[in-house]
Amino acid sequence: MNESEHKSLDFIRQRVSDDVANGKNDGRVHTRFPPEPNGYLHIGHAKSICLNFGLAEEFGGKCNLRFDDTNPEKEDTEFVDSIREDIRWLGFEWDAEFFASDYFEKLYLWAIELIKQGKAYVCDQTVEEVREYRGGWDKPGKNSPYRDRTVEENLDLFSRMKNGEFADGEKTLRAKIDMNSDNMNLRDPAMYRIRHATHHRTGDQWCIYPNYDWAHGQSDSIEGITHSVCTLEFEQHRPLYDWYIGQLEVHHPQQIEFAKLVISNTMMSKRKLTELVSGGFVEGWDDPRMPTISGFRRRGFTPESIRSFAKRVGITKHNSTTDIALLNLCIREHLNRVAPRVTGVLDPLKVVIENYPEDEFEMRVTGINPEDENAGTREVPFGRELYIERSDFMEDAPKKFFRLTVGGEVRLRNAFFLKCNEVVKDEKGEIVELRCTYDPETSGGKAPDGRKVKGTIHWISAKHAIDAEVRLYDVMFENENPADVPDGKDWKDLINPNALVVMQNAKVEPILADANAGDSFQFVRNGYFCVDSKDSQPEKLVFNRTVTLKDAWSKQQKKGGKGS
RNA sequence: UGCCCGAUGGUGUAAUGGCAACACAUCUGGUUUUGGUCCAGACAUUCUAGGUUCGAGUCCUAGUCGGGUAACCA
Repeated sequence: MNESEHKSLDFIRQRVSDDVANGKNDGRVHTRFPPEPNGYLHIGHAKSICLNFGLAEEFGGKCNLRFDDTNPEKEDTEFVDSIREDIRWLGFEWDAEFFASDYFEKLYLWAIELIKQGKAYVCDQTVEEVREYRGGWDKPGKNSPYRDRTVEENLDLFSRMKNGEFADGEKTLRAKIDMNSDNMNLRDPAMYRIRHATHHRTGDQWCIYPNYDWAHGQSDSIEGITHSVCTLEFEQHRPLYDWYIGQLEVHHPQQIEFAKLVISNTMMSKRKLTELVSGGFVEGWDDPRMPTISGFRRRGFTPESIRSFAKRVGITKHNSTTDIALLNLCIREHLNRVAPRVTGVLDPLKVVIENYPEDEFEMRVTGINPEDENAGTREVPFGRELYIERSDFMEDAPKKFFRLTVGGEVRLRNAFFLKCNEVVKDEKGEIVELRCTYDPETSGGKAPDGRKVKGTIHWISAKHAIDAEVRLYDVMFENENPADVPDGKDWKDLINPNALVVMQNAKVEPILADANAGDSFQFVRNGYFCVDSKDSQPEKLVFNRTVTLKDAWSKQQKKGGKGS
């Protein structure tokens, strides 16, 4: 349309834009998202999803969902279902859904065509022999002794492979390319291997399965994909991708590679995530500590926040590590706009207001969200006995501590000024109660005599509060780069033991009894929390902390050490 | 040891041969009944050496550093 003005495009969008402008593929744009259903999607996949579906949206094209299910031993329908759910949750809908296994027959026929052209052969070498014959970076390869079998013999053998006459590993079908290529992928790569395994869709129909390289490009081609976007590690596969399609003389999609997402303090390797799940280090793929889409969902992240994150990290060809602070910014930014404010006291400390009448209560009116004028108000009960946050009181407070101290005064949010007179301790010396007085003249939060308080703390009526379990989550790895494992350590030793801290005795506002699974709230001054979608029950509420608020106080404390 | 790819503030990106910019992070200050939000400000950048050009972060050459790569995984 208005090609004159230059928008800031990443290199892939630039390329697609050029192709459209040049009328390549008749100006069509068709992408695909091709996960292998062998695990749950993680936030790295979200980047790819946003790219592929985003490209289709932005260029008026289409995007397919294709399950790359060519390895029956690892794949399962459970993963297929979760992948569909996660993509939809992110807010995308695919134009068509396919499985690589839909193309097994077509691929088989194409393989025969290649055999007939003398471009593929059945090889009897073992894995070890293949490795030895392939040579190395410094060594040229040697041709397999089976490389020169006749077309007839190859046809016969391949058909017998398909018919199940051979055991696993006994034979492969290989492309006849170049055993001296600088690119190892071109040293007669395997196209088919024998696996007597039950496939999640095709059952026992096949015992030969196409390898990734043989399946992927042709699947793209069949679907009319124009731009086949994948991650950097497939860069050296592109010549093979192009070679197969070139031999077959079919529609030729363009493979383009980009750098995968790496986030600090986060483990993204699918293999290791699988290990965390199977080893019981987490409760499942959707454990809120996991960087999976389902984990983030259960943790309280919104699709908007993840899409915003994907947009901000950008698309390039060089490896980089995104600070997890950016992800946190994205979710805070969204929740700040939409999350209703409520009170949740994580670690309650009882306050008795000695000059407030017993058994008497009043309703205080408070806003639901200062960022949203239309959010309305709610009422909360105030009375003689309250709970405040234990960390909002200190006996020996540093100068900069703006909260409650003995003899000091703070504001109870949306209520009155409160002064602490006395600390009650148990026999172990632990503080169990604060005896306080309030100033009835400060109902509006301001003192008629003009005196000021520095701090405002949250509180909840002891009688009305309801019990809740609150799960506090933190980064799963304290090291910025959990892939960088010190000598003598296992990567699992690096798991942050405080990635989950459970607060069993939290108190929350009665209004939360009506909250639905997954609902998000801001617990004022504490952070954003959501109702856990699995464990929360009406009689036993469970909340997950999605993310803390930015906290200048704790930051300052950490910096200044324990002193003063 | 080959081959492929890459390199811009602390971090992530932009600048399409023409004044190096945006965001995050960090730090100041202001506003605030959330130590939140919001507002104002500060800090800080083109890997090196040559070359082409009136002009280079951008193009060329070489080097340095980083990543990938030798499954019958994807």
